[in-house]
Amino acid sequence: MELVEESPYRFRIDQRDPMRVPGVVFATRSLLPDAGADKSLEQVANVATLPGIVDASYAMPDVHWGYGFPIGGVAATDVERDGVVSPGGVGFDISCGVRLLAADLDRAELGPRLDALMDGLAEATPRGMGKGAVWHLADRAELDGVLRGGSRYAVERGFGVERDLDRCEDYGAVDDADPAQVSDRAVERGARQVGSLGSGNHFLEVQVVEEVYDDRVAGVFGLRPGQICVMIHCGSRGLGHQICTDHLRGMEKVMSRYGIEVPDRQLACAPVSSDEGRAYLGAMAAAANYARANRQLLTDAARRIFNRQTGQGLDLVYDISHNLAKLETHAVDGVPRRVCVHRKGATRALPPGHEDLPADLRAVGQPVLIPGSMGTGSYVLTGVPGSPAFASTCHGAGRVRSRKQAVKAERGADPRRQLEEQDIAVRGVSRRGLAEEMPAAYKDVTAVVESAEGAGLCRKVARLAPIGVVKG
DNA sequence: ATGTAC
Repeated sequence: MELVEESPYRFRIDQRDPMRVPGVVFATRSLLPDAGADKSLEQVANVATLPGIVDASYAMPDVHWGYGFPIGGVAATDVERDGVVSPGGVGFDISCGVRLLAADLDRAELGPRLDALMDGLAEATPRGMGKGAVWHLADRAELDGVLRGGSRYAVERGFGVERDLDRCEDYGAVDDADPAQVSDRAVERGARQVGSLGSGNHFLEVQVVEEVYDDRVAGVFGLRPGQICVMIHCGSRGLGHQICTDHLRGMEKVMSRYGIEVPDRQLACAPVSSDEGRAYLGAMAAAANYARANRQLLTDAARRIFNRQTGQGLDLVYDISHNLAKLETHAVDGVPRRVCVHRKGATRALPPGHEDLPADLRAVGQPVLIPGSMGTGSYVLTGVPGSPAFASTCHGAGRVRSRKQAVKAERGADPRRQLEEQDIAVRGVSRRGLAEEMPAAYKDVTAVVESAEGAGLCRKVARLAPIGVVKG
């Protein structure tokens, strides 16, 4: 794959048949994926062939190989010009995302209570493959409430406070969820998992604000140096996975009817305005709401434990997804267009002044939450004016080793002990789960974030260091 | 990511 270095932190893949637009990769040379083991740059070029794509097929500095689209990919299609929506551009874990909670408590004040706090959080956080959930739904009507209402429904049912919703993307729910497009099988899988972490790179961490880069913005976000926070990273579990599977299959069947050809079968798609496109977007929105309710329920559980152990509450800083497609208005060649922005392993980063931000955040921009790899620290960023890539930035460290390779690399090592030696309390489920997520399997999140900042996609606000990790 | 395979 031929890359042209356009400027620091920005490479271009020139447009050539059948690409409709160029590819753009925001990264340093050392962050670029290894072409031998990772086909993500070919995927960037493949995405550039999608009908209706505008501007460019973008990759964030944490780009790596995914299903159809790369993880770390951003692409927008023009809705009124036969633009398509592609489930592979969102990913299997629909609306996987991050929520950050801040306590009015410093590390020193928490003191030796950390261990008891971790025990409580571990006990209160259902996690691991398919196991348990905070909420046992009474019937399909309750699940429909989750699918339509997201965090709003969870708060209505007593799992949170009104203020939480001001600090959620879309105020806790997207409006266009269509539960009728969610299969019985997806419902069956989802009904037992509302309020559960899952496994893989999902986690709940107790963190400390280690460094603040912008006092004013951090202050508006409710963050200060030394402060204790809780970060929750999880998604839509089996429900989102099943929805992605169902709708990929449905689109594969009808693509030829719309005259769509793609260079990779995994890029199955349909026009946004087609029956299949609308059906997927309705189901995807339902999964998006499910993931938000999921994080709201885990928040409620964490708050109860936190209050019991410390007497303190946890204020929501923000909740943001990094696997989602959204209909948004962006300037394309200087003209406002309605586009379907796919962000897969990429985070929306609204600039200061954006009308979709709540009044108290509008002056500083949207909080962007970047979970690091296990044990290495996470970042809080904010959007910047005039950024490229449809107001998007990176989403995390980005894998460089497959899960299998990661386990192999940890052969003979004790992942849990390695974390404890860094003074990080660990509450895991399996050794394998920890081994798969060791930092050696990931890019350096600091290098990723600095590249994203260097490329003009966002600005650093604070860095958080983990002191305790609960994992599936 | 995921009842780690329909």
